[in-house]
Amino acid sequence: MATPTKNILLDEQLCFALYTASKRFNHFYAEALAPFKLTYPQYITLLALWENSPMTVRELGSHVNLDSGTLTPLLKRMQTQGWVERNRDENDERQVNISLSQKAIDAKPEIFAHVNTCMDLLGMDEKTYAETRDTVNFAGERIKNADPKTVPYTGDDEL
Amino acid sequence: MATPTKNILLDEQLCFALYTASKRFNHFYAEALAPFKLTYPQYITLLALWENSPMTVRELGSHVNLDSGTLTPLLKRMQTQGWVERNRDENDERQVNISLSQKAIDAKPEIFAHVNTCMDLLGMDEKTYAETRDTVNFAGERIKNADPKTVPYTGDDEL
DNA sequence: ACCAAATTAATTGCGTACAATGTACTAGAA
DNA sequence: TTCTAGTACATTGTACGCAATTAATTTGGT
Repeated sequence: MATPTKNILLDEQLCFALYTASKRFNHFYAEALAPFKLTYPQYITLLALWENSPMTVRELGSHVNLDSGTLTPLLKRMQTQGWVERNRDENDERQVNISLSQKAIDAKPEIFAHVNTCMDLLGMDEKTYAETRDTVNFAGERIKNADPKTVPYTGDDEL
Repeated sequence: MATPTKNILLDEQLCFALYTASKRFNHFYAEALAPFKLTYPQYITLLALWENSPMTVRELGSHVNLDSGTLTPLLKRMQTQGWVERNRDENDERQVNISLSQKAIDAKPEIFAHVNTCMDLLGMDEKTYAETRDTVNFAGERIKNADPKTVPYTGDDEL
């Protein structure tokens, strides 16, 4: 008996909500960071480095969830613009150490102040902000541990 | 007197939570849709068309929140793979009407069934899923209405 | 009807994302 | 030591995402 499959409506999908919200935040940060000529992925790279510098490309990638294929060209652009320095590790030449430039160290307070001012535009109180973030992180954890490859597709699912 | 600026930690940022969760969902769907050779943006394009076909590129873009620069090449790829048809509007030749192919119409039940099965892996009950989605949409609305360009950057914010 | 302004797609260029592959290097086993 | 995995990063190829520009077309004022 062919059970009718549950309908899927675009505007009801959690994935679409995340996809859309993420793009809007990206656009928001693009404007907030424009005075510094930083993109959003570059900004989170700096956030990671401001917390811990230097780091290898691998360590950095584990913090910002990006692989070398993305980070290498991104870091080269940031190097060109004077935000970071890239140096081969002397003991293990497979590794490249990424460190903050003086410019990045100096700019931190200005960037934090401007971003914080922009964030005030959201009009979200601390509690709502934190709850939203935790809710999103919870969903992110769930999805991380789900692997659709374990779901067999026979070519005639329920048909 | 220089008030110390509030610190910004990567793992406490809502934007980073959304950014990460969105990428994980993207990866999840990439695997779930692999049997159909569909990417996530292509899938949401189909979702929009299954609800309403045909649509012009502009109408479609307003549903999936993508502009022609993204949609035009995406739709051309989907046309090549036989998912959609593209036809100049006869009355207004500026517009291109996008319609579902028979293949897309036929595949809908299979795709819905497989995606729904994959979604079960998340182990989120209906209520949690809906609440998470609404929370994300609320944040997305907030960010949509915030414009950092209205925040002057003098180059010496609080310095 | 005529022409300037507005509209709509397509095109272009840059910057991510990420899988797959390649290369250089390290370290442990025989 | 030499062979073999394994590791770390770079490179390649495909696909977005979006701003800016261009081209074609329509529309609105005269």
